[in-house]
Amino acid sequence: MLLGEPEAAAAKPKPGAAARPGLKTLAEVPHQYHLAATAAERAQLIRKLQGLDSFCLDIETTSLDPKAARLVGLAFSFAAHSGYYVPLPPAPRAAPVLEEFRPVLESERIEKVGHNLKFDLSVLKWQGISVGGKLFDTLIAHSLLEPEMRHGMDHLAEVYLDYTPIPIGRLLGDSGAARASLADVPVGQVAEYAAEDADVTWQLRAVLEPLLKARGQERVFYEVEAPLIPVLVDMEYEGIKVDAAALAEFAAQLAGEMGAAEKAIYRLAGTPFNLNSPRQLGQILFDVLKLGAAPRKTRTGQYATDEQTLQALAADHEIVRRLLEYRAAAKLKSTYADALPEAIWPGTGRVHTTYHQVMTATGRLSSQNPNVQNIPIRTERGQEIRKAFVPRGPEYRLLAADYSQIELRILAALSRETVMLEAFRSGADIHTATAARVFGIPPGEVTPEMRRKAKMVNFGIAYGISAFGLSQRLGISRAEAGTIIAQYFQQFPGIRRYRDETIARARERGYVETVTGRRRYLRDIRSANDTARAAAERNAINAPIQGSAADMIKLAMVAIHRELVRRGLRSRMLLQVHDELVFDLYLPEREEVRRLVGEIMTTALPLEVAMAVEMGEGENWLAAH
DNA sequence: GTGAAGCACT
DNA sequence: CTCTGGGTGCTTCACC
Repeated sequence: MLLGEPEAAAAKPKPGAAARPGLKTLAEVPHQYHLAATAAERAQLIRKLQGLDSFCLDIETTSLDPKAARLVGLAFSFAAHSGYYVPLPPAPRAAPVLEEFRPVLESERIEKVGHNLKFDLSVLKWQGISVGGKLFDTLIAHSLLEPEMRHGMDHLAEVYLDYTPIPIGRLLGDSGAARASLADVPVGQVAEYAAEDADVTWQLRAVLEPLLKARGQERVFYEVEAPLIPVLVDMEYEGIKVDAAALAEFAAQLAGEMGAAEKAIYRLAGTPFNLNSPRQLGQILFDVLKLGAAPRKTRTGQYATDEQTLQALAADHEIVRRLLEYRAAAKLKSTYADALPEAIWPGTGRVHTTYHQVMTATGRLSSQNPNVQNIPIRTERGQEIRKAFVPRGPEYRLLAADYSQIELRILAALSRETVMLEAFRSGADIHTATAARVFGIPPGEVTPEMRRKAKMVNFGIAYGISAFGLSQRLGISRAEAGTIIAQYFQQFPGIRRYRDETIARARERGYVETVTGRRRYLRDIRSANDTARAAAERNAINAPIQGSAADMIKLAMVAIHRELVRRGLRSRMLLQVHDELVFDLYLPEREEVRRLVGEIMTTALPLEVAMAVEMGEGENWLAAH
């Protein structure tokens, strides 16, 4: 069935239609959108799809959460200004219709094009369909091409196609609460909207593909980001088991401690107040109790009450010590002990995070709902949270595989700094070796204090350190910090050269890039504002290092996932925390999985420096370290 | 709903 | 003399 012919160009714009001049809409552009609602129409469409090397896929659902989403329909396009929409009946009658499309969706031969394919693939995965074939994602392509711009499909259509798609608001209404579900919109309207989205995405691909080539970003797109999509789909789908009972018990303990601290604080303050309000707290500490000599203020004029400020006062004032106790307990309780059990999906009893693949400036992943990349590890109490992440069953353990010194090794490789490369080659402790150089003594005479300083310098260098920053973190004078940094650059001349050359190149081109071609644009690199320019220069140094580390672990994830699937293993990759991968390890596969994870992580992105990986396993995430 | 402050991780 | 390490997400307060 052919959908509505183009309306007269003079037609009155409907509410929600774009009023932007010079941009075309569906009404003015000839198009052939088809509704495939009957079994015969679907069969004909599927025969067409079977004969293709590539098609665009766009699904319509009732929810933006793949776990909760019900499928409303499937849209396809494989030629500009042409598209198909397949409405799906409500469950359970949707299943047999979806089943008709399984062969084309799961086909490894047919490439799938889409905008934010991770969502479409996730929804289909929860419906039992594992989409196969190469992927071209226009959201990811554009994020790599123009990281600073917006990446919404409607926006891209306007910029690259001079076209305004039907806004979803026209179908669902604009206000948040009363917003309708796509399931309740007449099928004809959904069909036009969905077929248009698939059509637009198909057209966008044709525009973006040559741009990737022109900017030298084919490697990062085709080898890193596109193959990573189905890997993240599977990791999110797997989730991880969290011991809710243990967290509830810990939460109760924390509540007790918070109550005791609260009582003590009110007594010492002479009055109750809202402990969670930095403003009220600042007034009590600095106006009422007059602690400290010259209270620091934040840039909005409030008293600073951050941990560093409070630590400086803690030795002299019990109320401050109790406040720090309260803060630590409150953070653990609200952010982790209370929140994680609520994040457990009832259908699986597991926690399913969402990874964002290209949201960060450097190429790292981010994780949300819940964030599994900031689970505590540093403090003893925080470790209780990590203990609650457990293997899926009795025949399993958690396996954690960490890159050792990934950023420092990458810095050594990018800078070709011979002394540092040799230190890594020899297997020496890198911070001790650094301390020996910086302080001009044999490695055997390096004290723990000297090593601590060298370690902080090593971390700081990758971030574009300043003497002030180092002095703050080490609790030493600015002069001493300056001397250490000067010594460092003298002993590692390659790193100074790398820093200078990277900043110079960034100034010429306006961007820096990673080994695979991931770019970070630095608009302030030529700024006359010293502070802004200094920040851009730090980013110029850091972005290739942090970004290449992200490239490396993403490549490793793709290869590990491929190998787990190819070998039919039951172990599963679950989490990524920037330089660490966490697995449900099926114990009969123990040796095989440890070997392949270690081998792939160390070789995924060959550089002039060897990579080292540390592995541990245990009955929980803490024990796996 | 939005921005700030604070803090968890790497 | 001034500013002052990269990258995230979540919770809470305070205000719109």
